[in-house]
Amino acid sequence: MPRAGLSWEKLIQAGAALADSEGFAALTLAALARQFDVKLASLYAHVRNSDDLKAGVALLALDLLAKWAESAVAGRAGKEAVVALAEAHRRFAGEHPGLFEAARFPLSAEQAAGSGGPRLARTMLAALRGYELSEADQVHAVRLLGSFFLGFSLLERSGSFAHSQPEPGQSWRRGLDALDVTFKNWKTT
Amino acid sequence: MPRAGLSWEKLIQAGAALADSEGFAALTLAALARQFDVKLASLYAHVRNSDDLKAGVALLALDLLAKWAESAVAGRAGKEAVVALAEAHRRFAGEHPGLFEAARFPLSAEQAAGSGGPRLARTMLAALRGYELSEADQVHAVRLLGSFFLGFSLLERSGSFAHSQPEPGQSWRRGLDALDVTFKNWKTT
DNA sequence: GCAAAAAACTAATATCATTAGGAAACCACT
DNA sequence: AGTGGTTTCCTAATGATATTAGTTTTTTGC
Repeated sequence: MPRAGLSWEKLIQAGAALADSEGFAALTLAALARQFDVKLASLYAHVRNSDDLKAGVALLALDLLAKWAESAVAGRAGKEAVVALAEAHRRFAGEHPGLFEAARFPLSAEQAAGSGGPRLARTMLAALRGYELSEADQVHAVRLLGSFFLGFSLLERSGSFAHSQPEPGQSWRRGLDALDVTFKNWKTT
Repeated sequence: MPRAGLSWEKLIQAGAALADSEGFAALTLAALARQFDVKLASLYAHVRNSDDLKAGVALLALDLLAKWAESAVAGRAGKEAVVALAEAHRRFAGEHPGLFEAARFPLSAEQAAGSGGPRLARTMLAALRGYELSEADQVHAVRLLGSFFLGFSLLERSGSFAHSQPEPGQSWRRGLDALDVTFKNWKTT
């Protein structure tokens, strides 16, 4: 019988798709083995263990998110850049729920350093260039922005906003307006 | 031989402690059975299944967080209330990492409705009473605040802030200052 | 075409979760 | 105190996932 032709990349790709369709919790070696019609143990030729697979998907998720962020910010500045960045985050959470969850899988220091995380941080810094903030304030602003993006997307997806009016999208835009004003008046506050 | 004297409450309590000390992922029926020196199957007299245990711990976590929030807000108003609420969240994440994670375990609609979640939301609304916001703006503000608390605590705990200066605590305070100003000037922005 | 490397397999072990059914402890009530 | 019923806990069996060791088979490079 011919080989299945697996590889690290194929497994991670399939794992990402599986996470998005079935949830990150459903991302198991056994499920992938079934999908490729291969015995479970065979996967160990390509992946160290289950956590290695999850870390791989996490790295892919961070890379993709960083990519989305980069193309959102490209060619924009000020509020326009911030809003585009925000939409990239929120759309990512909505269209790739599994990857969005995967992106919070704990990584080793080396893995994290080489991940899309730092790239994402740099992109967020770039988006804030139009606001004329000090070095330290830029970091504060990126953290504030990142916290809002992540927290809002999580709460929205978990249904925490589902039982109060008005619709979450309004709060989202209102929050972005507020952050824009905050960045514009940063020194004075 | 005498009985172990288990109960739903004891299991949930022990589960909460276990989650905090070993991580939410380590919260398993098998681990609790070992801890109480009881056979794994015996736990099914008190808990429907593994998810039931996790949901129970999640409910305890939300209750405790709501309690912390309530006592933080009690007797305070305006920025003082917001800051106290914020510190409650951040301390909770730091002192109860397992419960903080458990609080994001997906609950059924009925479970969520009876959880500390709605109480927490009401408490946050109360904390904003001093700012004179319209009904809808209060909701927007609560969502903005909640997103910041959750997102910041997550990113801080995950180490996302560890590789940039200044220290996260500064960004935290700076973010709260900014939110306070935002709420004060809400109508004008 | 052959030897080495890589990929896949079988087999064994461990942990966790779950259900079914039986035994023993506990409680309420006489 | 004894007895009946309820509840707790147990044993036993099954199935899913993960992991390692050792073996076979395919592929590939010379």
